[in-house]
Amino acid sequence: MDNGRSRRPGAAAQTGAATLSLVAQRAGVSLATASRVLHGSGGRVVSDALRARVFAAASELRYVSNGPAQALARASSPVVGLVVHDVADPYFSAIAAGAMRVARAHGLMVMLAATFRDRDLELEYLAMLRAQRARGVLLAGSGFTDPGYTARLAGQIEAFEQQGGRVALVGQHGVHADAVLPDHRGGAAQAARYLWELGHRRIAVICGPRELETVAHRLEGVRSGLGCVGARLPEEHVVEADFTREGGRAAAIGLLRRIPDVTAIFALNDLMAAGVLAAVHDDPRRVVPRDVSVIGFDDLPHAVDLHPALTTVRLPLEEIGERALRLILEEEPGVGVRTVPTAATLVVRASTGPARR
Amino acid sequence: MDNGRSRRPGAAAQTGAATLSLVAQRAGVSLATASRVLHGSGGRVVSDALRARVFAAASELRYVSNGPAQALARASSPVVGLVVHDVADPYFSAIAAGAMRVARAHGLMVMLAATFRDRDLELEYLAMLRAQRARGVLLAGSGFTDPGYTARLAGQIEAFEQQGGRVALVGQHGVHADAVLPDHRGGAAQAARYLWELGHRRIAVICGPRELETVAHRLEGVRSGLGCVGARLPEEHVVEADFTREGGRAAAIGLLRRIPDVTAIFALNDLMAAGVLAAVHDDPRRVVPRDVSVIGFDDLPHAVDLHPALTTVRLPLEEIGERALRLILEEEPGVGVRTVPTAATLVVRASTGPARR
DNA sequence: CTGTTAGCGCTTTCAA
DNA sequence: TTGAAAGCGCTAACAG
Repeated sequence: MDNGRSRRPGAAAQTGAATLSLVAQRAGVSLATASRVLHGSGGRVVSDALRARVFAAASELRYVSNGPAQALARASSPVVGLVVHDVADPYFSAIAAGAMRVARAHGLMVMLAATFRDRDLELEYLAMLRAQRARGVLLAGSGFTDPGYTARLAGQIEAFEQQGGRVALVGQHGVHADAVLPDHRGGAAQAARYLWELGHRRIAVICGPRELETVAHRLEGVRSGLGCVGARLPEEHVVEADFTREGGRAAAIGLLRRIPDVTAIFALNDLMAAGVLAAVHDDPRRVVPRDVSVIGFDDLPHAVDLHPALTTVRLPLEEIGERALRLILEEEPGVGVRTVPTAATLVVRASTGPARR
Repeated sequence: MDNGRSRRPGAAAQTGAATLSLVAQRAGVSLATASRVLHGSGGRVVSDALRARVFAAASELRYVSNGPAQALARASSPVVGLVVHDVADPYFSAIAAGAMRVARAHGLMVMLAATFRDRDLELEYLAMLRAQRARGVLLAGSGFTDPGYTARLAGQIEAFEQQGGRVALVGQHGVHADAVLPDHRGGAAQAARYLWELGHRRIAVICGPRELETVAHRLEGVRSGLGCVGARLPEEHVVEADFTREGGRAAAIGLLRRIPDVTAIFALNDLMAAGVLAAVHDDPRRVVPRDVSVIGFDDLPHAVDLHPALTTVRLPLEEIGERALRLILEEEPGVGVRTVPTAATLVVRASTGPARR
């Protein structure tokens, strides 16, 4: 039971962990044969007798291959990176769920990184993922609109691809790469027009940080939707806040105080919309949708449980995650940058109604 | 610009990716020196001149170290595994968020695995994580109560630890390992007693799969809480369903039809409670909490936005994730199995009220 | 079908 | 301080 290993250069402490050569030795075959049996790609080229002996030895020793060693030898590892802003945000966990399903189907592990909207951290994680030789990386967090960041991001992406890794984005990020593109503009435009058609003439928008691409696009959508009907969105009807429930709540309170006669509030995501709803609830003089209509964006799972049930713009988040990861895994030869436009659809529930005259 | 590499055995395709020796060469130093500069642990032992040259070369080449190679040489890799049932479930994404924060603080990457309550898949992921030489693994999903599974799990855990990895659990899982133990029993007992004190005498429980440890413990809690006041929970007042919103909704509809005079429903998680609330909403003859009180468990972020705001039992989920990961990373010498009991606290909101006579 | 062997890129001992 | 060199565990030519 002596594995006869002594401390030699480069040989770091290794308590347990059977190695392939141990398995081979135990099975009475060569290292190569053991490797072929255990990791051989498809076509069986080893006799059943040896094959069986190797399997037996491996399971006796509870052998699992050494991933890093394999990755080194094969110059490729079975992992993909997934970069989000925040896992606890249901928007991202839905995308993550979709991506993980696909990863699972391909036998890949997922390395998850949460950036909390910190650009430097995002770049740093990208480098770490590159170091780990991830096969690909999915940037699911919204991009930022500032050019400095965009340039640095493009650099990291280029480095990643140069190394043979693939990159897919959700959203444009201002860079040239495969991407799933949710139709933020179209969805927001549709919602804005819908409010207009309900008779709303004083519409306010509560948005997240404008430096986020998602926010910028949704805002543009509102403007263009309103533009279609000859209306416009006055700048003072736009309130910027944290892209969270609390952000939405605080912004709504301020807004309602500042412009008491708004008849509709468009929160640029459902989290904020939940906050808006809470704020209006706490306002004894207003009821949704009688006095003010509220509309959100994303259609998170719990939008339907808000009170009143939230009218919102639905994005097929899990599908977006799936599609994006597929962009990484299912390479199409010769095709340039691929793009998957994804529709956003208005879901009318109970938080919107005709404008009060 | 010729790196003079030819195709040799074991040398898989490697498009780009500068190597350390390239950096060393470019900086005019030895491989060892470059390694010391770039990855040297603390104490600077390289002259400033060389140091600077190495850094320059590395950044020109956009060098990042090869993680797998490093892991192989060091016999340790900077990753921890996180195993959950489902990332899209806010319960798990909250735990994940906490764990990831700690991982970040320690400079570690997180490999995320979602099992969807599939025991075999869980074991399989554990093996994959072992193969990846993860430094530790956090099993955040509830354990299962069946002995067969428990034995196999114990085997995997043992193998993992034998290899020098650390394992931490959320919940007991029937195995002997470091764990954060949320007080499911205590929380459920408290909630049950609270309902009793409100005058409820016909209390029903809608629970998830009983094979889940979490469910079993919460159910025991209800029983013991009721036991304290000399009452008991009739078996026909317990309905088992999917641990989801839809499960809760369907179960509530059936329950209300079968036992129309229940005055309180305890859903064993908030997801189910949301479903229960929806079911009661759709029932024209009942209003919460006037006719039936509803209580949940977990205190997910959106519990407060349900209608009426959900009374529930709060578990500090992010903290649980943090603590569990810390159990992995902050080894205490000589201590045996460590355990972090975590309190659950009742949060009274608007979905519960005095029982209707 | 099976075995031998030369690496994959990095760490670390040992000697200079 | 610095460098040379021996591995870490595995893959994949290549030769039998």
